[in-house]
Amino acid sequence: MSSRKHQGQRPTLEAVAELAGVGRGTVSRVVNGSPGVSAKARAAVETAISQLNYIPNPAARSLVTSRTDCVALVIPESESRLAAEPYFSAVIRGVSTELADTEMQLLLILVRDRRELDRLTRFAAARRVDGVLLVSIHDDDPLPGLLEEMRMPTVLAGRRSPEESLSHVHSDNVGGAATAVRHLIDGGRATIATITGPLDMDVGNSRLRGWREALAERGMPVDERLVAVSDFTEEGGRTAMRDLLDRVPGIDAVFAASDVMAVGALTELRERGRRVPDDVAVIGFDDSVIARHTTPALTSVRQPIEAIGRSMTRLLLEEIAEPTTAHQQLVLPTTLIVRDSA
Amino acid sequence: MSSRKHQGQRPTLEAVAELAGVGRGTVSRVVNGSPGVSAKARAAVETAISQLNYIPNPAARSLVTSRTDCVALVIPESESRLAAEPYFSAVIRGVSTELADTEMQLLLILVRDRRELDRLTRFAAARRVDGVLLVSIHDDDPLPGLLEEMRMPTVLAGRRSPEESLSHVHSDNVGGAATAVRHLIDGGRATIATITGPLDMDVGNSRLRGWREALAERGMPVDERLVAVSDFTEEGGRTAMRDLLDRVPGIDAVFAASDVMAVGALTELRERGRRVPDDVAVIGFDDSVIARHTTPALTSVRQPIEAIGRSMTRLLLEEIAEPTTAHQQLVLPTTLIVRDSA
DNA sequence: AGACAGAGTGGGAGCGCTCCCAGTCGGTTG
DNA sequence: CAACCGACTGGGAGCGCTCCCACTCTGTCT
Repeated sequence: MSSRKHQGQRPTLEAVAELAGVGRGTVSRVVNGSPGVSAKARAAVETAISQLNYIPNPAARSLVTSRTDCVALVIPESESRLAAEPYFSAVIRGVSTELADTEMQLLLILVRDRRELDRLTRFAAARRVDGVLLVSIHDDDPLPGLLEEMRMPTVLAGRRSPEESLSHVHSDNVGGAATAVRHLIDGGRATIATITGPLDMDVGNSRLRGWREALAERGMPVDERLVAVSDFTEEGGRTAMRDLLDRVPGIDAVFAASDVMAVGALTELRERGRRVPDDVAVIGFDDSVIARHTTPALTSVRQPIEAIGRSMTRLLLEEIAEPTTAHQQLVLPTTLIVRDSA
Repeated sequence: MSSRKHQGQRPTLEAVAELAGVGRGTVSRVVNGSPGVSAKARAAVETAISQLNYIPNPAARSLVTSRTDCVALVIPESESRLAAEPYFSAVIRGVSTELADTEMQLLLILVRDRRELDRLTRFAAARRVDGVLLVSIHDDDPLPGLLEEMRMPTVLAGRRSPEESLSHVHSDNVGGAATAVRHLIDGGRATIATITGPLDMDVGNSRLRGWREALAERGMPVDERLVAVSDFTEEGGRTAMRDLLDRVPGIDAVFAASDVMAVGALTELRERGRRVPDDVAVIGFDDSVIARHTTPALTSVRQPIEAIGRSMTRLLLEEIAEPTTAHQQLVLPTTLIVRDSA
């Protein structure tokens, strides 16, 4: 009855049990920290484990528990935004930090086209992860609904609409935008334009709403010609600025819904010979690295992106552990970082 | 003998076999595209599969094949460089692109401290991935050796030393640096300093060597006081520039081994009232987004980072498929992008 | 003294797949 | 006409684990 294991192989539970002189069940209990193991048995098993350098086979475990100990972070990158935006890096850092205390691993999934979307769908249907984090949500995004249908624990950064049914985390976009606009008003600006993000995204809408609310609150007229809808890209920001200036030459301030777009606006203003902040004040959103390096340095609304990543992960882990918990929502505060552009 | 499967469950191979009226083996052969299945049987199986919406259970498959269909991208981020550097984003994009045609998934692992290193080691020992991509290699990094020992297919971005034994991909750091320095010489610069990366990294050394070689090649003296060793951070670049200027006030050009450090240098130069490029020319390395947004716009050596990610992945996939293949090495070309700073 | 908890334990069953080996069944061949 | 061959097929065995049930001990209570 002695062992005749292939020596090249990794040791199995069985091998540990044999060496420790106990049964498989006991080893399993020790490995998983289950109660009901005598101190003596536990010690014997632990010795055997470290002696054999035993590491459980995750596939075997996964087969029976149907857990994978993996979560996916899904980034739709159709607009090649991963290139320019430190946003995603920051989220990744946050997620990874929160996961570090766990045995969970992070799967990164970039979804750029239809094909990759299908791939992700199959992937989720195969239950290759225990949960999914979704960033950069568009209103008509099919993914959240799909995941909800297959009962996959999911947390969104942002939301499809103000009455989002899934758990989600986002920063106070309305408040942040309003603060920026108020700062412009307080600086004596009278004609404050805004360059928005895509309006099929809640963050685009909310930041626009912040602009509206701040103006209304101070009794300033809300002229729709001062709204240029854009797309979070530098080129888009520049084009928007151009349109704005053509439409209303007297503009003396712009609130852009992202730093990247603000940079585009800055370029256009320079080209037209408008001085910043003397002629036109500019405020961005995100407080990304780039904000410190523009000329003049960009005033911007900081949102705690890394914290968003951490919070999302925390919510997701809770939801995985306790799938019955009601969906939660978290709003994180923003801060206005004043530099030279406004 | 009819089926009495729990209806909430996902369908299994067995269920498909039953519905198609064939054996498990045949279904397995169809799913895996093995030859030796009659057209009739294949059709029946395919119908059954789409009817039941069957998706193979990866854990079960993994248990018997001991493949995981996952590769890990490991990023040591001790210096919090992920924050500032689009480098990592670009690598991720490249890797992801190359993986898109495969059924392989990407696991992202940030290693920031000792604890996370241990976690990664356990992870690799548990064979939770089929292969590993490693970026930002330091000479004394224990990880490559560890992975080599456990026979884990591995590809490095960069190398531990010029006689690296593992497969690796890197750009022509020596050549790129030399080109930059030659450009400075051609521009009439006489006292050309350099701000290096960490010298325990091959990329740091190689770029420094490029500086040396270009000077030597043009018969210019190589003054060691013109070398400031730094660390790829903005603050480090600034400090290095300060030291350089204190040591040799007559400097009229600097080659920085990364854009981020070049930005730091630019800041210091501005502070000291040295005009760029009039008094001092500056060239960076990487051609990252930031280079276009500094004032003046930064001349920089572009390296094809996304292509590096793609190449690494290609090599890794080959090595996974054919573990016996000799380790390969790939060097990718660089290009000097001339802007306003030199 | 006998009955009975309760703690601790061993090991069977089974997760869903792949691998492989014996078949089966037509169609050739000598 | 028998022997044989190749193409195709079914299903047993087994991957390494967890789950759970039955069992063995102690010690305790009546």
